[in-house]
Amino acid sequence: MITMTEIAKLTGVSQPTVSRVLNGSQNVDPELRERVLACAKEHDYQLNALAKGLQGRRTKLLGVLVTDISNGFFADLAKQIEMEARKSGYSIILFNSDYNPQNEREYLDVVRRYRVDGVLAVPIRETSGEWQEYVKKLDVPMVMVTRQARGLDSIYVDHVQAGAMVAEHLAERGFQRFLFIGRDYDRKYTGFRRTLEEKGLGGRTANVVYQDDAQLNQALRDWLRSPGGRAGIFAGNDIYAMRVLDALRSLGIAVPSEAGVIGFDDTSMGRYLNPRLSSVSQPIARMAREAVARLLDRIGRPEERPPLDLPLQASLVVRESA
Amino acid sequence: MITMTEIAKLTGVSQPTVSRVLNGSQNVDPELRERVLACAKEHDYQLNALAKGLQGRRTKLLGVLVTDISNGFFADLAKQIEMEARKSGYSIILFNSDYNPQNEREYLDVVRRYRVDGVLAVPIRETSGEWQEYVKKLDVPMVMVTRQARGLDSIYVDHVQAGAMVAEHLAERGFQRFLFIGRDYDRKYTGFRRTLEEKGLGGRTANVVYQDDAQLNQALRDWLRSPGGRAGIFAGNDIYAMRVLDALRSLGIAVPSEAGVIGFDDTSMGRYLNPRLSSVSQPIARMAREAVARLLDRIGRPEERPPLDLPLQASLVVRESA
DNA sequence: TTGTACGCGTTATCAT
DNA sequence: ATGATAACGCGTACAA
Repeated sequence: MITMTEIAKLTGVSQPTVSRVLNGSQNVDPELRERVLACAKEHDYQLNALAKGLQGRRTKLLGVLVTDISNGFFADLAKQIEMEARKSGYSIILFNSDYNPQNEREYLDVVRRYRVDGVLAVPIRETSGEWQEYVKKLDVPMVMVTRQARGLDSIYVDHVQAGAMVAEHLAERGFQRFLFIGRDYDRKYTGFRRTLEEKGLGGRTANVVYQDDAQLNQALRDWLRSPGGRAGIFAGNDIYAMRVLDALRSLGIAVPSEAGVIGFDDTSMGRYLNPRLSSVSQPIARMAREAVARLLDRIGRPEERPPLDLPLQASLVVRESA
Repeated sequence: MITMTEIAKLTGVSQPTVSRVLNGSQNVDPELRERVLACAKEHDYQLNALAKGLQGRRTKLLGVLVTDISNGFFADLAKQIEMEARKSGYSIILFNSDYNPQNEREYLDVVRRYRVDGVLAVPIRETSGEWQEYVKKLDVPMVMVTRQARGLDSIYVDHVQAGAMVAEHLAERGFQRFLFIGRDYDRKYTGFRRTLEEKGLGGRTANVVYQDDAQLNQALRDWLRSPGGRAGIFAGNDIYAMRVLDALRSLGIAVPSEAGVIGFDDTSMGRYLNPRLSSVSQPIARMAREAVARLLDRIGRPEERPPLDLPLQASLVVRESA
């Protein structure tokens, strides 16, 4: 690939002059400009971004770290982020932690090696103090998306509130016992459980951790077998929700008359499922926009500033499943 | 971020010695090694990959260009590629063309600016001679995934054959008229239509281009209203298939007794749909593996070699929908 | 307006 | 075994 120096030789000018022309400086003889541009075009000159990044201050690279890109929600998020970043001339280095903290650490090292200007991250365990300590030492601007981490820029939907909202809805619709599919430290479960406890239904709520379909099936069967009335099930994400719907179907349990299901993320497929999935919708595009804006702002003005905590409203999209 | 030169100063050795230690050269005094490593660890040294890339011959960066990362199939593909590349120490710069050829061109420029070692691409219109010309001028190793482009390394499933397979299946199951959801230049349609024509059913097959749900609904309604017996519908991808299933449900048409549906990509959600979606499965992991292997091979041995044309077998996963 | 000189952080080559 | 030194391609300061 041709370089400025080579163009300089070919056109008989100095390399800095080529640089000036290519960067649109006005103080250049029109004739030289012409020659240089023609040569650059002919050889399809492309700036060496590594050289620029090495000597200059910006690489125009952003790291994006997600837990699972094959999850439609994160795929969508990544897409929006990419679109948004592109508007400012940024490119994306994508990483997938696969919910493995070791991968996460490695990636954060890689990202720094490439001297990315900043990172947008969906951390695995954002609440751990360890994570916050680690991030702060990184001295790379970093914004959490979809997750709240105290002391760090965070743009997210309030999972606690979302969980509470789901609990309200299920209780209101007459469900009598409640199940959350996911880990007990999930903030959604916190809000879900708390709200149900306030209603005196704490004893009737539990959670099941998803491992695989067979285990989910078994756990659901056991839980449903015990008496207790209509079951309101809140799934930690739409994928779990879809699997729960499937399990219920194979158990011969009618939805929503015998059991209701509410998902999380409002993945696009939700509206095509049978029954159509009720789900908590997150404003993906808005989160991406805000997060990129904040990150670019941090990059542009590196002064110390208090962390941004921007909780956004999730909304419950009620369809057929609950 | 600390550099080799700084470590050199702190430990009182020369910068090349630091380089040797950090790169694991054996010809280093154990005592110096110790000091250097300790210092590097203390300051959390991270190699400057830009400097290395600038000077050396490898950036350890791969470009990945897909048409739509929010499509579960491509998201999955990207994930597999990333996992595979990581095994060889490569990181991924992700691009989304969004089916816009202009984006595609821009991205290929960006990719070259960052001096990626190679590119894995799902081109928008791989058949156009323009594309092939362009790629050849790029002088960046490039492998097509999921698409066949003559004269370029291509790893893909044979869409013509896949379409034929679907036609066979639908005809065998007693469907009497046939619809393809997608563009008429889609190779799947080519194989689908050809096979049906061979069976004397050419007059009973048509295609509908998906634009939006309302239009799909209308088109389906019109097509189904005309007489002709059981309808076998082949959707260009699982997303379309899901929408078709939904449309059929709202039209009150029973699946698969009145109409059958077969998707494409065998997205993970397929097995949870109601009815479970029959779909053509592509060996994603295998494609990712082969493609990355081929690309790394090209990178490692840049000599001219004839292009690789590797068609893989798609398989029909028969579930409930057809 | 244009050119010379230098530095960014690394690897590689050559002495020592 | 270790240290000078050059080179990669760019932007920038300074000189002309």
